[in-house]
Amino acid sequence: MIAAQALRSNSSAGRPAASVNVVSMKPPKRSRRRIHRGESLYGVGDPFRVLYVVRVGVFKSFTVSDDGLMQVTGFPMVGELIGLDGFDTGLHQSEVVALEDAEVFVLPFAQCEQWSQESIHGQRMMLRTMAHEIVRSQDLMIMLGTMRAEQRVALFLLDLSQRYGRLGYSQTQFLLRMTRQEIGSYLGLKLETVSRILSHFQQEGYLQVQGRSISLLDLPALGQLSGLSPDRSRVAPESILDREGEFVQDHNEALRLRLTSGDD
Amino acid sequence: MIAAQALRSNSSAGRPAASVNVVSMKPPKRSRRRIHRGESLYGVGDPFRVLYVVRVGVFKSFTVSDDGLMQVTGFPMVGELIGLDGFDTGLHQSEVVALEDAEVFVLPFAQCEQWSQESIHGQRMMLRTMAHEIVRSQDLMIMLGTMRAEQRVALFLLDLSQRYGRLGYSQTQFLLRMTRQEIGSYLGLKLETVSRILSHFQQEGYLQVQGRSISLLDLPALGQLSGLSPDRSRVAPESILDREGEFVQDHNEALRLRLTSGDD
DNA sequence: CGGACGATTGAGGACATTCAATTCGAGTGG
DNA sequence: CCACTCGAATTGAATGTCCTCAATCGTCCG
Repeated sequence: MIAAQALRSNSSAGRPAASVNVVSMKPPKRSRRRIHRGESLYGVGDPFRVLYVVRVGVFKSFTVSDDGLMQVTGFPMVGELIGLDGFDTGLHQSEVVALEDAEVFVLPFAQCEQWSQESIHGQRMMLRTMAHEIVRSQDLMIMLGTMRAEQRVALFLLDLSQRYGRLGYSQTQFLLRMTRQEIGSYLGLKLETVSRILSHFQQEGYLQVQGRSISLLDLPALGQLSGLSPDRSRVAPESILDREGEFVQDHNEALRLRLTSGDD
Repeated sequence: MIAAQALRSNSSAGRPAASVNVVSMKPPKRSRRRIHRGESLYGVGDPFRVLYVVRVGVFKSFTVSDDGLMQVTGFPMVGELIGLDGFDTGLHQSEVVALEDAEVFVLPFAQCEQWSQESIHGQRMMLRTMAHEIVRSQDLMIMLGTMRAEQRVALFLLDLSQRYGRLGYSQTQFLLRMTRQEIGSYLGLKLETVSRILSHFQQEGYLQVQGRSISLLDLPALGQLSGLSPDRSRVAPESILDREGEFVQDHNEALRLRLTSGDD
């Protein structure tokens, strides 16, 4: 009954590099790229050549429909993958902008394909990463399709909380890197609605908000509002890259087990 | 300028296996499965072992949230792939039900992985199919997040029209295999709203509707309402399976052409 | 300090939902 | 063959949620 956890984080990140061991013959380090606040990683129609993994910072990805409407599709954070939207057609279908000064690993897609060919593990990482993106989209669709404004905002906050937590930051206090409008676009709401609901939550004592800084005071209450079951915390797949920017080569027992014997 | 660079690099990559032709030893035919109207292909929580490709019929896929709310995520038709939602976690995240008597190819996922390993073409098919699913989700998200009811319904009808057309059926006359409620769920609307809008469209002369049978009378008008630019037709990737249920091994200049010169 | 952008808050209105009453259609059994 | 039933679809009226418009305030940066 999981489904309703509408915001499975697209994160991975945060893994202690314990069991990771990198191949003997090291390929060159992935190149990095610095992005300034407000700068664009790529835009709609740009040719697809590389994937990115966030190293520092928070981004927003969004699409623009034919008639100019904008829809934010995600807020990729540290450890998360960016760029898959270009693979299908060879041209990027969305735009990605840094919400703060940031840095990414740059992965020529050809390398990913090669990696995927050379190792079963690499193949699974690639496929799984993409599959995860599909599931994440479905969750977002549930939210946009069936939930009310309060529920959406609560869910959004809890998702952020979880992701920050996984990165080792506070789960209850953080800065929103995005504007109300961007939040609204992501949630299918108008910025005023988002603002109103945040104020309302504050009035109820669920949280404290001042501009971009948020402090969650009553996680259980928010959880209840969001309508998700307390237990579940679906784990995102580990990142394709380790902290050094190398492909994660390790053969994770857990993963293999689940995939091969995998029925429950 | 296109995906080309990244995608084209097949030749000397990891595999000496020539460019194609692992075909010589043909694997056995894919098994098939018949599904009766209303029957379920799989449910939430079922273990993920196989993928399906629709051979006959129309399905609906949907997720159920903790509180019982349903969100339809798609209406897979002939030639389309079903089941990827289970790959990420190893358990299916959604349920798929036949809206009419149907038949599917059953593909053990292990075979897909193998196929993906053996041929560069297979790998690309797999990845591209998944990438396409991601893009499709994003489109749906735009719809759910930013569009008004009329726009959604118009878009839905045009999408159906296009898909039926591609299958060789009439683009302007077809039977809706799903109820108003299911359409509504898919579009993030209530069934009454869908019904009202269809009636309204009929009143305006855009279409004729009687129960499940629809006849589109003014495609341009619907296109305008939907907010699509006139040319815009997002092309789905060819199916993973051919009509016989065999993996599509190569053939085609078509794909390569599109990938290499594909932008313009 | 001033300007620009983001955020808050209020009032009124639009659009979709909810509730409710029929109608239609297919399938069943007398 | 015709009533009967059940689910689906249509349509109306009232309600509610969220949006639009607008004014104000706050904050960040020049």
